[in-house]
Amino acid sequence: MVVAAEKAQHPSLNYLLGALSAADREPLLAHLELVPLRLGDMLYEPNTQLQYAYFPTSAIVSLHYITASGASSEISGVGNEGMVGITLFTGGNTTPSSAMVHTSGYAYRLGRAQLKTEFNRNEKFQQMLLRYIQALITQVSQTAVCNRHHSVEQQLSRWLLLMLDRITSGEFVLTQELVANMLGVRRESVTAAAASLQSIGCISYRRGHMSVINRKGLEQSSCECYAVVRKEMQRLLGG
Amino acid sequence: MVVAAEKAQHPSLNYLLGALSAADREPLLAHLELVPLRLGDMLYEPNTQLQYAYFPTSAIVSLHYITASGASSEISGVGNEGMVGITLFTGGNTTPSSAMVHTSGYAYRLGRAQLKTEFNRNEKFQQMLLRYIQALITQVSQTAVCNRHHSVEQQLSRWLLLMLDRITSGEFVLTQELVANMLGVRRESVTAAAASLQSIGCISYRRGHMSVINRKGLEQSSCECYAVVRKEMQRLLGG
DNA sequence: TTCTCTAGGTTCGATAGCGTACGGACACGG
DNA sequence: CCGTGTCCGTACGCTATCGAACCTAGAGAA
Repeated sequence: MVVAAEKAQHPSLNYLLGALSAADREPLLAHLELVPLRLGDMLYEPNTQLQYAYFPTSAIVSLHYITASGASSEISGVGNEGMVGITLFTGGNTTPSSAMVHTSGYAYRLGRAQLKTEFNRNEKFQQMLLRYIQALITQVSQTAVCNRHHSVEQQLSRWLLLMLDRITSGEFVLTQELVANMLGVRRESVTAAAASLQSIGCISYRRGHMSVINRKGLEQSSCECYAVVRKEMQRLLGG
Repeated sequence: MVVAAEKAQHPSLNYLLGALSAADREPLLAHLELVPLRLGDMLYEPNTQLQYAYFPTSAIVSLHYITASGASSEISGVGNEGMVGITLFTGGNTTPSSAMVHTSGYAYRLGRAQLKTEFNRNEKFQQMLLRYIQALITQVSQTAVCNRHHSVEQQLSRWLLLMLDRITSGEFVLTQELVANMLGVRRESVTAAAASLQSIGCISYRRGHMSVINRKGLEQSSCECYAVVRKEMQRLLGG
């Protein structure tokens, strides 16, 4: 896959950075570094010290946990609405989870020290990061609820909708196997759910690709979890 | 159930408050108010403005979400290791979840305005709250993972162990119905799991009560999730 | 063009947990 | 002491999802 052109990138494409006034953003700019993120890149691994915070513009990252028996499941996704590396300012520095890029694209990264300095110095920046944490907690909570109570088809719908809000194109480059790892279910269950969603005209897919055709329909196939997360993100981050 | 004697309470029984030096805790004391919390009390409801943060000493609170169809499941528990009401300093003020007391006891509460003021003014206090947020995220994440991959018996074990870390006695006053609501499963599933745990000598129970007999055994019956959460709590909060 | 690899389709039996229903027993109040 | 309500035990069929195995076809490389 071809990542979006570098010249088209700008920090303000990320919500958290974009929400800052020019004056508040100014001191950050010198420290922000544009980096390409590619499918499969690990931004951090369990219990290892992170050196940078990442603010995605077009890339999408999955925060997930891998169980002792090797099963995985996504805890939250992070796209241009958020950041990867909250442990840098909460003070824990590491987490039991990992962060993997599952949609190639760009992100701005900020060194540990700069992040901490700005968090303490820049009131508006701190406010955005704290609000993002709350949005993140909502996402993780809703993942927990969804895992407990909703069907694979509902979960797939929710997941696709959340993805859709983070990209511009409307087509995803991903395999069903990847989606299965994100949801923490078997690949066959994803095949079945995707086939069902395709049969009712919500999505269409081919080898390694999925596109949303009928967004409204997908919202109806989804459980309430999507709406809850979306509403909270808009409320908290002003999206 | 009789709650612990009021005179035996002290703010330092709560980890977050206890971790502060006397000097750092001093400015808070005048604003902390000891309140009894009773089974069933709602500390907040979905999308309503919270007026106080609660720092439990002996009470235990459940942060949970109730789905559109009426099913519920716990997102995280909060006992003397944490606080209820993080939205007061993250800035969102409300959440889609609710907080219900499921073990009677005491908590210290702190008004909205005082919390915010202290968060901004008291560096050590801010640090503790931020670390607690990270511990909370770990708990919620692990709930999500556990809901996806582990059996009811494993989840019950995990839940009992987390409870055990928050109380002094070793016996819980709760019904299987309550536990079922916490885990988001049927009451019958809890009956079966509890019977199984009792048959292998890990717990014993009678109408409205449960006690842990063999803690080691319970840890073996549990999934890794308990250990992950416990380890992170100790690391982050210095328990 | 052909080869090869990887993604996706299909099937089978097994099983954990659900929904519903009902019966029994403990505990507290009158 | 008895009655009543709450809590727990048990049972039955049902469904979603799992686990494993095997097949087909698209897409890129040689």
